[in-house]
Amino acid sequence: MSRKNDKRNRLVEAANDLIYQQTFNSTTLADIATKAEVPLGNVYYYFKTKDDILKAVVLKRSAVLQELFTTWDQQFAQAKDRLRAFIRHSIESADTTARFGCEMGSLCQELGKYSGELSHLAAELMHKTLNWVESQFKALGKNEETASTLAKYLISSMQGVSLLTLTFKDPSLIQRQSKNLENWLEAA
Amino acid sequence: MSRKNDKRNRLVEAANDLIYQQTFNSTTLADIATKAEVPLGNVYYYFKTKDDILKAVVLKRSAVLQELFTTWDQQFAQAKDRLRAFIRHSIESADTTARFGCEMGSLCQELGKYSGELSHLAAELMHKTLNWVESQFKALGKNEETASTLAKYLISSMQGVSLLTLTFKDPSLIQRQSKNLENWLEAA
DNA sequence: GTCTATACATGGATAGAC
DNA sequence: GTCTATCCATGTATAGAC
Repeated sequence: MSRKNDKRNRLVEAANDLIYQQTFNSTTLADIATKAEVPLGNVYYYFKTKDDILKAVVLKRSAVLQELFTTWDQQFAQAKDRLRAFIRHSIESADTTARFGCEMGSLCQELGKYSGELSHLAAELMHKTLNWVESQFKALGKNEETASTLAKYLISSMQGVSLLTLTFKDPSLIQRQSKNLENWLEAA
Repeated sequence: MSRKNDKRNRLVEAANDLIYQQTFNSTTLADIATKAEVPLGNVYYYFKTKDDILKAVVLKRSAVLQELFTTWDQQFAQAKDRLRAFIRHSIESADTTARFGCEMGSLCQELGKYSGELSHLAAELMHKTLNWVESQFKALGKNEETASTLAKYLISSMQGVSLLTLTFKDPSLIQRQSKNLENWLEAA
């Protein structure tokens, strides 16, 4: 990988973290450049605008998500085990969720208020996630409509608890809920 | 009410709407002043800082919430009917939720990432809501712990669906979920 | 490809006339 | 109490030397 891509990657990585920890709107190009150890003016060689950085960040997140899903698909033969891995994954990030919220959820919340192109960006991440969960429920023998309903239920449950976790700075909320969702999954 | 309070109220009202529709961070004092039809410089006679406006907005929202709860407490003798009113209330705002998210939820999401005093501001609104719902479950004969669990479940469900509603710009998500929650409430 | 210097707009906040 | 003018910091983006 060329040095050029290395710098670009550092910028995307830094932007990803800062956007998560602060919100996109309040993250400045100076913040990103500093964290990536790239001079401010040089940022514009890699990205025409701040929005372009956001797009790159979302693309990156989408790829990370895809990788995660693919891993679980390969690692577990049973759809229930995959969904369990998905639920347990949220436990691992309980502490950071208590500090900054859900990475995907908070971006959807922020960009959802925008009008225009950026508005749909984060929605694609949510859509991807929803689709994967839905396909797992279909693999469990649920019909199209039921699978869709269950997927929305699971995702919205996790998103709701993530918000409470952030609001009250209490990671145990996610931990307890995950247990409940695992039981719910067993019965579903 | 004096003319002074009238102007102040207009500012708080305008700030409330704009903070909801845009986020606190991206709402400027000029925005607020314009919407309230108050000259920019005059804003500082009523509020020392932008943060102070936010505090006033949260206080106002807290009062509105209190009024809502008091109304339901008086209007319905049965706790189940009160909770039903609470659930149905979210249906009424489904369309605006699809555009801007949940008023309380989006503020909690944004301020939750802050450090310092502002971080706890929105949490108080959530806390107030949680407490009221919890007390209704207690009135239904649930013990302290069960009531707390059920309250968190109800609130987080609604918050999660609000986020999906915003993300996919689909008010019907709230409508369907509300039906489900009413059924759940019947069985609880 | 890289980086410094800087243009230009915006936003929070203040001074001070009325 | 009210409002205009303005200060000053910050933020996005560009020009142009290296």
